[in-house]
Amino acid sequence: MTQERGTSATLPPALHLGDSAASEGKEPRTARGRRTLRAILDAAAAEFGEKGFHDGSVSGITRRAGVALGSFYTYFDSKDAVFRALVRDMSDQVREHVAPAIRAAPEQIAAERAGLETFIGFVRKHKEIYRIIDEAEFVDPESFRLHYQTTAERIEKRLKAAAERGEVRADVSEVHAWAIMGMNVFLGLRYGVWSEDAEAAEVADTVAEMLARGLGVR
Amino acid sequence: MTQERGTSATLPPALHLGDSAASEGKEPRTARGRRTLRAILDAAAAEFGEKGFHDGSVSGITRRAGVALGSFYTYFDSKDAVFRALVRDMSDQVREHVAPAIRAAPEQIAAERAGLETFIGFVRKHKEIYRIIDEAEFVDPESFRLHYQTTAERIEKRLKAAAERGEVRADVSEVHAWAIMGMNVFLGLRYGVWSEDAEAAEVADTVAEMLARGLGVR
DNA sequence: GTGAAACCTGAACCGGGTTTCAACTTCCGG
DNA sequence: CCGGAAGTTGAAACCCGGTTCAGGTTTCAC
Repeated sequence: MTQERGTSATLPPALHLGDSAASEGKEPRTARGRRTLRAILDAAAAEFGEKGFHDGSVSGITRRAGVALGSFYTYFDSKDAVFRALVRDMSDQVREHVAPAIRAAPEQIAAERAGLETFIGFVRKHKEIYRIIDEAEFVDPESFRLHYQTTAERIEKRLKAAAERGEVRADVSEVHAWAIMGMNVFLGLRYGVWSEDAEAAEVADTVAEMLARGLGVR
Repeated sequence: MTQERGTSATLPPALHLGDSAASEGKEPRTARGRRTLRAILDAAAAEFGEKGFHDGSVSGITRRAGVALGSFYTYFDSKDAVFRALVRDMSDQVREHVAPAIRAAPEQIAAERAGLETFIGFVRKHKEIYRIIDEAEFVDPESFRLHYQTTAERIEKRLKAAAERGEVRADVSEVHAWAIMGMNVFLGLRYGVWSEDAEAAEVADTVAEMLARGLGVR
């Protein structure tokens, strides 16, 4: 079963999805099944990342995966279902990839700086992430909302904890959290996806400098 | 020709599109034709704003507009074509609506503050703007890119002019421009579209306070 | 080994939406 | 008032891709 390649340049590294990514009651029960599911998921990320949800097709996915059309429905209830699985996974992956860098930072401004730098790096390796998460606004609004809602909540929570420790001004709020998230998303789009004409570190430095003054304890 | 109403609550105020919004060579030549084109455009904004590009249908548009299916093709070459016209128009409308508030401000931080407040207000009156511009990423990538590219350039330009005047730090850059744009877009989504549980003025104040320190001359 | 469960296959079915078109109506300048 | 241009109509042609399913193959526990 040779991996069909499509446009190999856009094939993302293997995803971290477990068997649970399949639709309920359709989890694979043998090694062979797990291999096929994995192939379908990777192919789906590539297909949707390249063409978007609507222009991407189930037959395109199975062609890339090198399996028959029907096999797709062995693991997923519908085209929507794979997409949902993909969105949730990408969302988790970003968090899991960025979290360690944030945790390792000595104080909060450094943490935000590290978060942004790591995020841009991640985006450069997974450019399909924007097409997939952004299109969730239309295909799977729940997941879309959940993704940004929880991301903002996490930011707010860590800002407030930092305020307790006196690392940032005491009045940090939800507005600051959404502002930071917005900056990061757009800087990721500009310097991660659209062009890599600036060092992620320099972009992060610039923002950190601004935040240090803007959020500092005065 | 009674205006069919669809879900009247979601009908946006009339757009500012001229005859040029029609596909090339299909501009209306009489008052009657201009009326029909206008009805189709308003209906399209409502249809796409409510259902998105793919779930929205040409027949849904003509039904809302109260005209026959075929009339649509008197003015547009395709479903894509109306959508493109709509994206460009929304993009222009935002700029035209926000620009005066920015120009009227006495100095740059106040200008950014006014821009955000006005933007949130605009979004609250045109919630369909996010669905339409965001979906352009997939339907009409050129326009999508152009919209954010030029918006960022405008911000950068006015920041640099302000730096000349000594109103903000001298080293303002493209990164700052994209950061501001990102904040604004996400704060618009959170406090304009998703919920109106905070005063636009207060959100703008919070951001302006942060920018005053973050971008101030020290 | 062996048999049942898991898995794979792809042609065909099917529904829905875009676009076309030929006949008809309205408008408007001269 | 007339004639031709502009505009309108909606049934139907056309296209496309999601989903199904009955029959064949592979796997694996015993």
